[in-house]
Amino acid sequence: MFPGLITHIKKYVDLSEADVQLLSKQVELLQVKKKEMLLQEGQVCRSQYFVEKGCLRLFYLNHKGVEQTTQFAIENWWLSDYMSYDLQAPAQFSIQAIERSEIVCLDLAAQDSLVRELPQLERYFRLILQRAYAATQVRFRIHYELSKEENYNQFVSSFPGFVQRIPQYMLASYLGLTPEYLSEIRKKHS
Amino acid sequence: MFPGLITHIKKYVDLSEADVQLLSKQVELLQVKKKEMLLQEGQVCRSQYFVEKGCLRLFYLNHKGVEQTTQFAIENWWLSDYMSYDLQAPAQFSIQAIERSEIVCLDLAAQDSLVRELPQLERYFRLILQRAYAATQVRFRIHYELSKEENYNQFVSSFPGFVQRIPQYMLASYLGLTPEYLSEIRKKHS
DNA sequence: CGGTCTCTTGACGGAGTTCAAAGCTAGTGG
DNA sequence: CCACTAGCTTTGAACTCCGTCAAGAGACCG
Repeated sequence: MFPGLITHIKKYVDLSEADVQLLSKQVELLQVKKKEMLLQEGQVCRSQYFVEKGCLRLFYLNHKGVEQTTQFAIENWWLSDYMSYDLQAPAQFSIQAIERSEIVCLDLAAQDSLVRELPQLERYFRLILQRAYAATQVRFRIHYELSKEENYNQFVSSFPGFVQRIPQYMLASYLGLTPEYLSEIRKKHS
Repeated sequence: MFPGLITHIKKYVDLSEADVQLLSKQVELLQVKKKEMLLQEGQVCRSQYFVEKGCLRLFYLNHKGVEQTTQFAIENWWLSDYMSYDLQAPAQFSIQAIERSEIVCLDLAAQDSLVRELPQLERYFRLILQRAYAATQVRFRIHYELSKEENYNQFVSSFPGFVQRIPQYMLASYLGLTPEYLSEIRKKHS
């Protein structure tokens, strides 16, 4: 059903066959089409999403009405609007599939009973959140340190192949620059 | 010893008197002076730090040799170089007290045995990491959305009184602008 | 009170944005 | 499977926010 998630969990904690059965009852596998929305800004975010296959993005509508992408999630990453998920308050972000994707969906109530049934998952989620948080500390460092041009080059070499999977304007948005300027940078480096 | 931490934990999970005793054996209370360093860039980060009283900052030395502050931590916040802490690899950041502070220090091995003795702390750490991660998602949104000037105004009104506790140049650094430009902005708004 | 760190001021320069318009590409329906 | 169209990407010129540099004024600590 969702081999990626099982393998991922087993990297951090033990999981028996019986545990996998319990897990299967609490999560749902979604087949989503390109551009399909999993969460709309303003709604309450009821789930966390794990990418088995494909790619998601987190974005919001800025003051000019333009979509601003703030995060991508590829295979083996969890994504959610955590503030909305945590507080069950209206979301400040939308979540959308960039490609046709397979997504494991875990909602708040399910996660709650799941971590009670399988206490080692409490540990799993703690550890992956710690990793994710660590990654944002590094991301802030990069943001402060590099110029937009350097940031682009660093991104491209850090995630080879990924650039081909997403439209330029989304990458530009994520890197905090305009499509026009990104185009200029690309011209230089070719 | 550290009433702030106990109260903080009890907001998320139950904690008996006996539990508090166990906890006390695994953590250490540090009295640190203004400008005292808790972690030096390049060293392995062995602990997470909880601010009982005072204020810490996370920073690194940029390519020009200037200190770049990326995070502050005030009362009831945890702070660490999580990448270094997690992997026990050399830190990319330093941690320093901005004021005379009381800091609860929890190191990796202690945290490990602690969460085994008190499984509810596994949950506590998961929840506070989720909150912290949620906060960074919001912080990124602000970073993308606001101009430097707007960002400054937003920060001042979000944390009234805090601005007085730190030197201008640290705030400027955190907001990603120069002390000179911050000075100009402040002139406008007075 | 003296020296060092911090904050302010102003002139100048450049990285990156904005706007407008012309190519290009990919998804859609016939 | 092709043609059409909407949306994406590129180009270039003008502009602006903000950084850099240098110098002076203030503030804090020993």
